[in-house]
Amino acid sequence: MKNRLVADIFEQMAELMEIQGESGFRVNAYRRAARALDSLQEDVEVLRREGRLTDVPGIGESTAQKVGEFLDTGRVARHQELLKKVPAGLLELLQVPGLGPKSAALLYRELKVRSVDDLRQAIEAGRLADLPGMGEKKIENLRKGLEFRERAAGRTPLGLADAVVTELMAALRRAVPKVILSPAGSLRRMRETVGDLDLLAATTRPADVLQAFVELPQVAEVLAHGDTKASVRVEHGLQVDLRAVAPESYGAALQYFTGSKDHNVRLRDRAKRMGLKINEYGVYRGEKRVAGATEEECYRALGLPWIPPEMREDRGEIDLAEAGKLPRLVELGDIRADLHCHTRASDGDLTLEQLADEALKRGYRYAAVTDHSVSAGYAGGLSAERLKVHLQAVHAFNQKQSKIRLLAGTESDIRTDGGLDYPDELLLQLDWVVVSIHSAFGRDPTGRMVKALQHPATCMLGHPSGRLIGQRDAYEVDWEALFKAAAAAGKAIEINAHWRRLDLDDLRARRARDLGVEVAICTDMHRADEFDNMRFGVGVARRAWLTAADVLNARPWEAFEKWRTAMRAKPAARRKPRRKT
DNA sequence: GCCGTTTTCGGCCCGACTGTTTTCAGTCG
Repeated sequence: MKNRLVADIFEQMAELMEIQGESGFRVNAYRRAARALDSLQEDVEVLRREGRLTDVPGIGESTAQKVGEFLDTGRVARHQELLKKVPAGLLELLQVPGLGPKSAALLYRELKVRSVDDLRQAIEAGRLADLPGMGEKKIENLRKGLEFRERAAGRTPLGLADAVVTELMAALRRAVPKVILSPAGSLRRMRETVGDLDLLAATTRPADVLQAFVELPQVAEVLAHGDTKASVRVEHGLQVDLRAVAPESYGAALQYFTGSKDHNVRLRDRAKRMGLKINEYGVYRGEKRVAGATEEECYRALGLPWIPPEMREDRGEIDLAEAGKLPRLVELGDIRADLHCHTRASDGDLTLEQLADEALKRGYRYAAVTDHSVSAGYAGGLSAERLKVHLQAVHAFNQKQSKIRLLAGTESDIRTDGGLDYPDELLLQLDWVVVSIHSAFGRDPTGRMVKALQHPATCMLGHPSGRLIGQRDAYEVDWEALFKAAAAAGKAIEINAHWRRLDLDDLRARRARDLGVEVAICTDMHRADEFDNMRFGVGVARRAWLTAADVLNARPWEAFEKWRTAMRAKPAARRKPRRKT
């Protein structure tokens, strides 16, 4: 699929046009087109072939024509023209906090600054001071922005941001006991990475709360401190914004700062059509506030039920809400098992007993023991002989207690030929077989995963994209082919709940579900505390609009066991033939 | 450049904060 490629070009065109000083509305139109393409479920080439490009909201005649141009020639003439006028290095200047398109254009025009390096030199040589509107503090801010950019390149993974926000909220509550606090922004929407952290406080004494906030020991630097808002940088370089609002505006503010921006733009538009105005202080009819204290009443004022934060991405949730068809999204409390767990037998920390205890603490009724296989030598993968012993130990454990059911399993490497790591008769003796790629990512991952899914012993595909957020990109996978193969074979695919993986991601999890694939949310835990990553996986599932019924390990043991037995018994010959793609 | 309960032209979300300004531009979310 070339959706992402075209989206990237449109996004870049928007930035280039912004530097050129083109109409903000046109710039926004390109941004919107880029987002539309990026979150499109269908292949842009198919849409184009069928003449349906302009059916996509945000794609009009002009952008559709440019999509076609890219698909035919691999480039977009207008994009090339823009690149000729604006050096590409200016685009990275926009990544420097505090530096926007106007300043980038000014720096280029007046000082011939074409890159981040040029900017650094210009600052050091004191050349910025000659520019209009460039005072001492602005220059100092740019210097700090450059430093930050070097230290923290980009966004923070959800799991790290979550830990920071939990600590900050606890500290602020100790300092100001009565304050009501909530995370907002992309963290509350459970996006896989977070740019800045947004915190919201409901209080009748905003000045006190903001003062206490900027004085927290975790704060490394205060970036801004006003009457209603303060921004700080904490140790790890992460920026945290705190907004303080009156209790009667708390719901409106929570809604407003949770976003997403696109969701809010749409709500605002809706409010306007209803003769209302919505901002961070409430929903207004004329001067009169008609809602604001809770999110529920704000949505209700707009004729909508409350929409879960994870759905607020302008992917059709408002229409769904209006029609009264919002799904009841899966919740952490619905999860009854973890189907991907490591023990001390390979590279985990826990014994079987400890694993069972930790699972019970989280309310689980069953769990799969899936230690690494032979090929994973680096992770203490089990030989066939050791696996047999391990299998006996799990069965023995089940015999002696009845509080939780452990499934004897493995996480088998998918070898380069698509084969699994143990003899078939041993694999078939296991209750639960997870298959995953751990090496040779470049060697036909799709073909290998499809073949592994078709193995009669296989139950679930683990971390199917192989990405490590912020560290390693996903391997090249033909997702449609993979999902269709999994659906045809009746096998499950994992949403790996570790915050470094979160893989399947939200859009792919939704697509998998739509194609009839069983989806399971598993932590791949190696230590006791990693069980708690489950909430991040549930966040992805909620972003994918999954209900409890869509999640394999949200089923009670009996229902799960029924599914598992049927799946294992399904003879290869009676499976639906896989469509060639 | 897109789009339509404002419908083929004329809007397009809106407020806070900072810094360099004396009334506002730029940036951010």
